[in-house]
Amino acid sequence: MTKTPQFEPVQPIRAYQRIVEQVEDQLARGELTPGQRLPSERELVSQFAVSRSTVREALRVLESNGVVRSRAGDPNGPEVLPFSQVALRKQLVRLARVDELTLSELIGFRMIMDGAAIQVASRLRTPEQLDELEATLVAMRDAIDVDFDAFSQADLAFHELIARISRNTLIQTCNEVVRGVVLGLISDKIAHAPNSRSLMLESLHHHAEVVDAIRDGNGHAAARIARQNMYDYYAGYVPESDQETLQALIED
Amino acid sequence: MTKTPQFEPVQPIRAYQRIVEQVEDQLARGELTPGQRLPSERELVSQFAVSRSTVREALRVLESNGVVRSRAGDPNGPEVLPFSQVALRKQLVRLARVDELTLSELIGFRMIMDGAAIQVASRLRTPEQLDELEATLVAMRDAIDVDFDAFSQADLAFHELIARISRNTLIQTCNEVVRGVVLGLISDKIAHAPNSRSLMLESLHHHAEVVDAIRDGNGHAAARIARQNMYDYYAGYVPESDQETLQALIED
DNA sequence: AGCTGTGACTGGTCAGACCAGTGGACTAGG
DNA sequence: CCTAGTCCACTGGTCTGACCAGTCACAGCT
Repeated sequence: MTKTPQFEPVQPIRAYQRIVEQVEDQLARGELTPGQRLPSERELVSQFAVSRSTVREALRVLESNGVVRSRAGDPNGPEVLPFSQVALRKQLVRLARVDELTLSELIGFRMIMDGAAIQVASRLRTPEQLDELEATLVAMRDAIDVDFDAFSQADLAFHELIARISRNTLIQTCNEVVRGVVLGLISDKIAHAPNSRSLMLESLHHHAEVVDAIRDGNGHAAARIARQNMYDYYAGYVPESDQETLQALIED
Repeated sequence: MTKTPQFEPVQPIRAYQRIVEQVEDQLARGELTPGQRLPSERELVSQFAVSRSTVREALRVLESNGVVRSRAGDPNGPEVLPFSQVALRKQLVRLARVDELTLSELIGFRMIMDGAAIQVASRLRTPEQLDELEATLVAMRDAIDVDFDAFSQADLAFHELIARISRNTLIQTCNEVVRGVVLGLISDKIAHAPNSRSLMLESLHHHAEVVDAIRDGNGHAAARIARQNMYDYYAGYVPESDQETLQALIED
């Protein structure tokens, strides 16, 4: 079976795209690191041998991707930014808004990631980290008396700590991003729920159970409790048809 | 406790940003749907009452976010694209490249996601989908005789099917992206490994075991085998110090 | 009817201009 | 000598107007 010669449709590469590529490549190779500055637009014009509008279009793309930031008048030129989750979150929010991504998918994702992180953390945690975990519990209890925002913040601290202990920043990042998206979708409903306080108390209780299981080194149980907790916390906001799918995630 | 008045730093909103917002808002409200066309750049110039360069910068941002696509000469104007995850994937790839994720983090992530997807899939799969899974196994076996690329492709098909059965496109997307990054990092080493063929055979064997467990509805076992498989497959490429962390992921 | 050539549009790029903002250098005051 | 204030060169943001190459719809030919 001989292959007939195959040609792919040739598509024009725009000048500004090649500029974007060059910058991103330098960034990937480490020749460009966060904090560094790009030459000024006019300087780039001569370096790339294109017009200023082309340079600017490239910069706009890079900027919208969170790679650089331009500030009017800054004599040092555009700044190369450290990676941030905002661009990632932006894309997730976009998908979620158009129902390409359902709330239950997001929550399911979190149940998995958070559970796994807790499971690993329970195996790798040091005694000091266990103390830290218990400190976050205290912070959560205190935050209940303030407002939902404060509680949410304390909850975030807890999960950040878990992720750090589990030594996997990818899990941590994904968790935070998805968490932000979920909260953005339903935080108003939660905050205005009549039983907001009891929900927070229950959540705190579950977190304490998780920490207990971690202390015992029972990662299996800790993860299960965490998933159950998250399910209880959010299940009311997802359609019934999806609840079954999420329940399948709880069990081990 | 009264709150002192808090002010946030005011940052200039660029003209092109407001254009982007307007377009995205119309899209979120459904007044603009995929397949529709935007007015031509010159028409947008008069509608937004800005210069063409400003309109173009806005279009470049929208284009890099996967919202629209401009084609030179198209009299119908820029096309509004259907929502896709390519932009999300782009950000994830960037995260993986920039954030200096270690290979073990990536693999750990995949062990978790793939295991979870398999677990859910074993609960939700229909008999027809089970047949499909077994078909992918046959395809994998056939691919072994071709080359590593073909096998890799068949493996991808397997995991894609799993993700579809588990009804969570977010898991699927993350899985694919991370898989791509991992393969990009070490595919050459695998392909040139002296025992490449035996590795593929072993991988196939493990996949078959997974399908067996799924058939029995034993999601727990299926997930464990999957994680074990992935660990065996990749463990040789991660530093010994990280292997322990990954091993912690295998157990339940 | 089917094909073809044409032309009025499109987007891609360029050149040059103006303005408001920034920050470092310079200067006046301690 | 050090600090506080001024200033200006340069920045990015935006505008105008121009040219080219690509695309598509349509008129006119076969």
